[in-house]
Amino acid sequence: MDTIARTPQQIGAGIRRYRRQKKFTQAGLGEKMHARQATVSKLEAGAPATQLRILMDALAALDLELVIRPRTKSTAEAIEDLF
Amino acid sequence: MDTIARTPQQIGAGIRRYRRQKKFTQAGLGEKMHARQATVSKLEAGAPATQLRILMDALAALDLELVIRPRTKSTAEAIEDLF
DNA sequence: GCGAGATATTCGCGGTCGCGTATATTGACT
DNA sequence: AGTCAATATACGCGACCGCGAATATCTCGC
Repeated sequence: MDTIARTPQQIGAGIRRYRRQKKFTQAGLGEKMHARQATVSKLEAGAPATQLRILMDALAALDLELVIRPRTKSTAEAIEDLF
Repeated sequence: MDTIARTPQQIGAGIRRYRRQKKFTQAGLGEKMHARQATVSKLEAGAPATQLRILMDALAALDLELVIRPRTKSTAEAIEDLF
């Protein structure tokens, strides 16, 4: 299932979901992407000042990619994504 | 056309494309997202230490959204993206 | 309810962000 | 060529990154 993200929190949640799917631990993912477990934790928590490099490294380590596209759903529907 | 991004540079290029499509200037976009023109410039250039907040603000200002999904193409093909 | 693994959080450090402000440099158009 | 808008780059500043290393807290299965 693809993940739509409009906030850093949603990005973090998506990363976490895919990581667990692949049965990785934060420490394990951290090793793959040359970052610390603490850094992965902050990324998944949606820290808004996380650096782009960290995100892209995580995506690469999980074999994911990003798609940028015009917003599809209404603002109302987007609220559901929070749950 | 949706934009696939695996590097900060590709993200920046995507942002730039959508910004121009909407006939925005860097300064104009900056005002919408409460950032300076110089910051938008660095984002579009693909500075890897750009903060996630900046990216999401830009996407929101351009009415775009992010999708996280498994990589579609082969790893071999991904190498070409570097050039 | 224990214990072990996973995750969250802290300290000091060097680095770089984005900010305000200001100035190059580039690009498009006449 | 000349002009002006658009973009790129620079300086000092305060803030916060990710780092190493370590610790605290949470979450399971048993």
